[in-house]
Amino acid sequence: MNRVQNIIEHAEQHCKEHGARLTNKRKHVLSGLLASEIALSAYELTEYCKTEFDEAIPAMSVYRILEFLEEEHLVHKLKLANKYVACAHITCDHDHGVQQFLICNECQRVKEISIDKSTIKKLQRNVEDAGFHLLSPQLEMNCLCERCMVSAA
Amino acid sequence: MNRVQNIIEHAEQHCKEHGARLTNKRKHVLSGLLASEIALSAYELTEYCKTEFDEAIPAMSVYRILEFLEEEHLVHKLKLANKYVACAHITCDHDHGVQQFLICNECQRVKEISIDKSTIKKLQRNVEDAGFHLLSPQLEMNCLCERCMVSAA
DNA sequence: ATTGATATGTTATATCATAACATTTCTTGC
DNA sequence: GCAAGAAATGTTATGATATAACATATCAAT
Repeated sequence: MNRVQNIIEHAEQHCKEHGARLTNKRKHVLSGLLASEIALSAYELTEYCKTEFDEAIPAMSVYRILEFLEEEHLVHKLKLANKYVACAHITCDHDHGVQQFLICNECQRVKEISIDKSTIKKLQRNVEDAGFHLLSPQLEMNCLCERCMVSAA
Repeated sequence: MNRVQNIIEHAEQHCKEHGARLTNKRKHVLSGLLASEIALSAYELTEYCKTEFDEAIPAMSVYRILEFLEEEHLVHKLKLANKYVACAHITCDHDHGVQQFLICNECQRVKEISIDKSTIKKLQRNVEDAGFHLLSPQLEMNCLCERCMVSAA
């Protein structure tokens, strides 16, 4: 079984555990994100399903499916890019805390990392000192990935 | 002279110093942002100019004006909100380093803060360790402002 | 006053996203 | 198996943000 299928199985199991249904269309959208190295838009995902599975899922449905997948913590929405990525930890059974997203401005490649707790704490304190409350330390950062750094040089 | 006019004067001086022109329309757009407590979209700014100055600046022009104001470091674009804010440091003559933006998810109020250098350094190291390069530590963070925290409680 | 540069206007269109309502598919109790 | 309700998906329309391409107007310097 290949990597994507394996993750899909995990995801399906995860959904079943609380009575959610990972339908075929939802699987297809998720597998589009899993197969992609870069973040994708809802419209790009309809394209993917069309070419890969010959299945015409309208954009409206893709948005709903993405919403479902987000609620299941299988997908993250990147507000900075208005695009979506699969969660990098679907097959981890342990809780994996809050993630940060490094988004390559050139190629949309995304890396999901964990910034150490103390740094996050300090950040949070800075924010509180300013009288604001950080809703979620799930930061998104404008970056360049390794490949694009090399090709830019 | 009121606060907004005072800042506009500073901005004009700043532009003049390197031969850039702060035209009336540019002033109007900038003053819209200066007068606002919250981040505004380009379309909201055309509205503002229409009602406040009875001047119909088409959205296309507002985008160009915002681009100009960004290049002059008079305005920041918030990618997280797809909106714009005036720089909080137009009247400071000293260099004020890299800023972070706290965006209230409820009311779009924005606070521009400076996170201490050591925290930024640590963040940057985390990113580099992941093989990415932080393009700019100008973070944007989803927050709740004081007022909205109170009214939510 | 002319000319070239800069700024702004106009029109069309791309892209991301949601609202409202209709239809299909699934599930569950009978 | 089937009826009824719930869940998922389809359809249509539209809103919001943004950019491209080209036309016109305004400014600045000679």
